[in-house]
Amino acid sequence: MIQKHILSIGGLAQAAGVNVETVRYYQRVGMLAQPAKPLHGIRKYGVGDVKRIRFIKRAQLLGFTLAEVSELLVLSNASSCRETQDLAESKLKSVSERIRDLTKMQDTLLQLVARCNAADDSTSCPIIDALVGED
Amino acid sequence: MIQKHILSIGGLAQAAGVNVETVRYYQRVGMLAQPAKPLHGIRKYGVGDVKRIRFIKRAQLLGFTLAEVSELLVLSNASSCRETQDLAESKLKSVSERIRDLTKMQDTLLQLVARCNAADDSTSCPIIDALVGED
DNA sequence: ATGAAAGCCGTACCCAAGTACGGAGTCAAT
DNA sequence: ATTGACTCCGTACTTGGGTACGGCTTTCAT
Repeated sequence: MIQKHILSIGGLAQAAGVNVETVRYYQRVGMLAQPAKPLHGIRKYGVGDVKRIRFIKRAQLLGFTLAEVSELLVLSNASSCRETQDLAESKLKSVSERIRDLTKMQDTLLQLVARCNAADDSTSCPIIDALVGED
Repeated sequence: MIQKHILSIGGLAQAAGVNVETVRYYQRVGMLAQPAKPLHGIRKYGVGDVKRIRFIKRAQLLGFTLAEVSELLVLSNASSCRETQDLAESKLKSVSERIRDLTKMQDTLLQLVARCNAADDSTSCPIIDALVGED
């Protein structure tokens, strides 16, 4: 199905492990070039496109939004390590913050569940009580 | 501004610490009752409404979506501790999973940033290299 | 009594990251 | 030559949790 260097959009999508619609979406938002089309023909894609999509997907796995990935793509051309590092560090910060928030939730949930297990009086639920508040 | 038990929608919003539009939104999605209106007059809200909104906001802070909060609100009437606990435990699970995912990202980002700091050769950026792949 | 501030109501818009739809054209195999 | 699969293209829809707009009425303070 995958001819060496000349892929259809479907072949590209398959090679990159994404949906065809996703490819088209990346084109719409300007993250992926749309190759010229031979006037009522079918557009052809190359290995560079596959790599680009893989780059995007890897960056997403690190928590970068598509807007940020777009920046990274620009930086990857300039190979500007300084700015790339800045981006990574600010992402690191927001990821860490998110982890802190979630850990607070986790702690609270753990406590509440534990309180449920401890409570024998079925007159009220400690979780509901906590949500109702009126401390 | 806040008369004892009869609040306008603005008073309610203020008392509960949310936007007026949020109150209207909760009504739209059926989480908050819309009090009867005296035919071309102004709807009146009570303390129960304030409590309900506070309940919603507390539950959100624990990571529950509004759909889940709706369930919790039903359960709070039934005071069904068993089901409430189930909900909390499944939320706990998803929160923990999210933390695990984010921690992986954090680790990777930390490594990459460290590699940037270690590298002196400005010919390439370790972060970009990692995203490009072709290991 | 008059003008600003709220309330009412329906509708539309925002973000992110796609997914879905539908009509038309094109390509390859049988 | 017809079927079936794929492409092209524009547009609209999805989820979640609201926010914003705009025209109209009602209420409150002066």
